[in-house]
Amino acid sequence: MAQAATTSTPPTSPVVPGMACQHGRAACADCKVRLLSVCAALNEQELAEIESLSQSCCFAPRSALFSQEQPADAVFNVTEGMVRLYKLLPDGRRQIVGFALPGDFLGLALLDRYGVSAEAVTETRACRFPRKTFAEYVDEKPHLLRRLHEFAGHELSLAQDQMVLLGRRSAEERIAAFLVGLRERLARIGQSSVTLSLPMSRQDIADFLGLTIETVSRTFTKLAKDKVLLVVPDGARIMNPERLEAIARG
Amino acid sequence: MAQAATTSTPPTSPVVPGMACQHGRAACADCKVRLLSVCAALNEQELAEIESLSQSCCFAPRSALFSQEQPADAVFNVTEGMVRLYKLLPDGRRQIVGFALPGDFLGLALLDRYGVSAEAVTETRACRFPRKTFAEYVDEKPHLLRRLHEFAGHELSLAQDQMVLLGRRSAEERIAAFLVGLRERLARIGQSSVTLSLPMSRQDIADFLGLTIETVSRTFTKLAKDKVLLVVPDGARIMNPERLEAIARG
DNA sequence: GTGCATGGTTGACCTGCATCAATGTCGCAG
DNA sequence: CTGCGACATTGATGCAGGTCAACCATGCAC
Repeated sequence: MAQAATTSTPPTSPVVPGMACQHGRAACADCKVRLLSVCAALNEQELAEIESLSQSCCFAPRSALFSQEQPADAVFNVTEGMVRLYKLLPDGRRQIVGFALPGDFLGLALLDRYGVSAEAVTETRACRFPRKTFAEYVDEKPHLLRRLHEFAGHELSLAQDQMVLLGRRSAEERIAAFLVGLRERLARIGQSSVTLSLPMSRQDIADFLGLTIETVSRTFTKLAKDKVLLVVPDGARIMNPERLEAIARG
Repeated sequence: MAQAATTSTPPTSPVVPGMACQHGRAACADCKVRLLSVCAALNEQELAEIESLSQSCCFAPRSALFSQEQPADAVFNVTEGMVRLYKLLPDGRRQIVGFALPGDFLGLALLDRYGVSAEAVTETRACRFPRKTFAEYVDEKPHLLRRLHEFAGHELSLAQDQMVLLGRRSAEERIAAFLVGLRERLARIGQSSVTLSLPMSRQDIADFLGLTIETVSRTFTKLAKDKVLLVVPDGARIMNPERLEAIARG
């Protein structure tokens, strides 16, 4: 369980090996609440209030935050690491519907049951808000609810973009769009670096893009041959951003 | 502009030919506001209030309710007919992200710009709420906002299901899931009938399922050969619901 | 009636990606 | 060190679904 961590962000706040824990454990006490995404809608006092509602918690790679169809008893705000969100078909086929990064909310729809399963990709930290407490707090703060609703709208928009990708685009376009999108998201949360880190496995990428690991691998190789990017262990160095973006937008 | 209408629901409230109009026109005066989906969250007085904020309006087949990237100046609640929601790629490839039926909301995210384009499939009626007015009203009714938020969560869930379909399922499974899903939605709004009406074109179905018209057509033929359904003009008669559902769930 | 446009079906063929299989690499256990 | 398991790459082959093309049915204009 405790092993040298392959962190998603080597330079910033490396995860200490052996800290893997579940919510409420003592080792989590120092996790900092970072309500990155909604803080704009809250003043200092409210931020402190909502912070007091949360428990910090950590997840080792591969551990589940929650599973599809489970009663949705908590909302999460990822503060560090990466989470994959996926659905399974009865025969085991998997579709990853998204990767959550620091600042992202999970379970925000406040529905009775989780619609997807969530699993830590890397060592991950998150704030956990018991759903009831969170819902009660939100119900008293319309401007916060309004902001959450805008968030949901934004997520829906991303899901629709992904539908275009899955329904109408070639393998190369999918890979390019994936890399460009990930780079933009990392940049937005201040994690841009020379090499784009790809902590998820080829299988994860394939299951996100509706491809197979072999096609993902071959496409990376092809893009490398075309001098668009350079595949490195756990990441990629984008050599020709313009070209990559051109492929990404179709 | 005015032509004999191919209605989505032949038996119930046929659309009178020649009534095609844009919002605000006199011919729309008799459109009834049906806030099917949210009315559970509103009492009689509130229902009257919100009704007074809306204009009824009609759309002829192929006419646009709004376009992607346009300023989102209105929210719509479809009351009759069918609307396709889609995104276009620069080269013209189209992905339909959903079909809106009576009771469905459009533009509910209350974002600044529409994320998709919306076009009437059949003669369509809708309630139009100016966005500013709607947003102001909603901001004063937290329980309504809460309900809208749940709605958005439900839509996100549907979008994720569609991602699974587009990323991981065969043509036959897509068609089956599409028919089963449509039948369930029609049943929920009381439009179930012996033959499932399919007012949208083959191209629409193809662009929704990430296929080509030829594959859609062939798959219908195959399902007909297998005695699962019977394709009729503008619709399908499901002969073997159990089998169809089995295919649909994978 | 003819001519034309639109939409759907069917067949023949092609190809992009999946499948199957072999091989390489790394990290870890013993 | 050897052996093993997880993961990635690469090649050979297959096939589901795309592409191209012919054809038919319907509806409308004239």
